[in-house]
Amino acid sequence: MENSPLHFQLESLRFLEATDFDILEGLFTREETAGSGKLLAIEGGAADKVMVLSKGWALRYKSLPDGRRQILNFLLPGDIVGFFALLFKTVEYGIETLTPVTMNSFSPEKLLDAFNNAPRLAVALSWLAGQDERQLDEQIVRVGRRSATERMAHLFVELHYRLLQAGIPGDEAQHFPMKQTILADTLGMSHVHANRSFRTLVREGLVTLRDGEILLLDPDSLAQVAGFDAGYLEQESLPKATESALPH
Amino acid sequence: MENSPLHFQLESLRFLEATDFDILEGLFTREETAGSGKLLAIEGGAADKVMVLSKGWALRYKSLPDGRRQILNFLLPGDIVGFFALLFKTVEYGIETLTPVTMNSFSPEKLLDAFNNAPRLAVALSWLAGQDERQLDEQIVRVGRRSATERMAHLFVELHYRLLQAGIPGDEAQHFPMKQTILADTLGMSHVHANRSFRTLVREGLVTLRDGEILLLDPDSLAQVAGFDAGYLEQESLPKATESALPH
DNA sequence: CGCGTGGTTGAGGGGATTCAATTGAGGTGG
DNA sequence: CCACCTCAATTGAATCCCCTCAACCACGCG
Repeated sequence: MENSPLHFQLESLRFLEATDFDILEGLFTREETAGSGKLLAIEGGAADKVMVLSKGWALRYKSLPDGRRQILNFLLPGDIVGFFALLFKTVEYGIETLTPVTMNSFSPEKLLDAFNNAPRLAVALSWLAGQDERQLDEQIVRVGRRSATERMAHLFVELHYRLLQAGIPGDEAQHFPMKQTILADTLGMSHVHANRSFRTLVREGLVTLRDGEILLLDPDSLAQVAGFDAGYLEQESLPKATESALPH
Repeated sequence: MENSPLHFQLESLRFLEATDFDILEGLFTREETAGSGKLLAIEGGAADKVMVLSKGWALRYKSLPDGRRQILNFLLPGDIVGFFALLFKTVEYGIETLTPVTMNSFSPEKLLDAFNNAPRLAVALSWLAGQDERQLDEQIVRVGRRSATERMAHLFVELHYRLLQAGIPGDEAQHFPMKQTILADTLGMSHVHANRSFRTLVREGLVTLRDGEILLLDPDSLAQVAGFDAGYLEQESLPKATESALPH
């Protein structure tokens, strides 16, 4: 647990104390696992818990009645899943595992308790939710205003960056366990065009396909191609005004 | 204040008590106004407060170095602006008013205070943030997986629906004070194509241009064209499990 | 009354889509 | 051990949606 991606991320915030981490431990129920290709949430269903992914990949998506599907974001180790879901009667999105995953969950009671009794922890969890929202913003820009190749390169760099931030070792953080259809549904294009865009990146030696996984060969050049600006992923300590407004 | 759009929305939640509303009042500093076309936040700047819009329209956007711009969402009366911004050193988006606006703001201290001392209010504000995130999700679907005309119709219906939810009278909720360039930057298309899509909707009698504003003529048919499903905007009371976990 | 902003439309080109066909890697059952 | 099936990747061809360039108009304003 001490080495979990969540811990790793929260420590980079540098303002949680040992007691906060203890409380965090206490929040979790037992660890759960799920195989790959499993549904962790279905569109229109109800949420009864909040989860934290500690291992594996999943994705969050919405689908249209005619079968079109849009992937909203990727869920990586250390990510909170369904932070707001407890506040709504139905979940509007689906969640599907891309690999086998392990996760912890906490119940509504425990979570609300923590918000009342551990303000610093509450801020830390909100901060994670805020990170999430920043990533959604960037996904909108990506899909709305970037060309197909840019989109793909940009997504690759983001995923790589996020994996590193979760404490995943560098080489593992360059392997992405996704099919090209997933890419297409993420980037808002057809799978045929996803393949063509992918191939151009391959031709330029930036990326390749190995053992059914996508492998980044040159993250720096990819960032170049993508016009990637990591600002929205930066994990800094809290601004002073907020920091000083916190109890303790 | 009692008739403000924020109040109107929170009351539809049906679980805040009179004392919560009192505390909410206490959070606000004086009311502020700004003219149209003014910047309320600049990309890369710092946030020092959270705002609630009580009148007027604004928009939140990100821009790329080469001048491309993507509008992330519209800010309407009753919306919270920058809920998470206090947790980050820099704001990654810009905010620009579309019309003259009036708003209230609260400081970090007051907001954090409220989260510690008024759990039900904290949940209500989080719920608003959750609403926001649902809208971002839908914006991703809109831009990623809908055709140009669908996109536009869908946006129109969402805005109409949200205005009604904010307590704006029906006829006023059909007037949108935006130029077609704004539409283009929201929907991820060129302004020329935004115009062509718009003209298509005009030809079908669903919408028109009046006094420099967009005027909805037939929201129901627009919803039809858009394949609009209001699920993601539904304002229901909290799920039971969460409700019962709340103090009091 | 000249200028800027916003809307509108035509023409031409290019990026992306759909339809289709082929290949290869696994997995399964006989 | 191989025929057979499925899933994923790949590529060609035709088409179409959307983009850029460009021109023109309407309107409001200093």
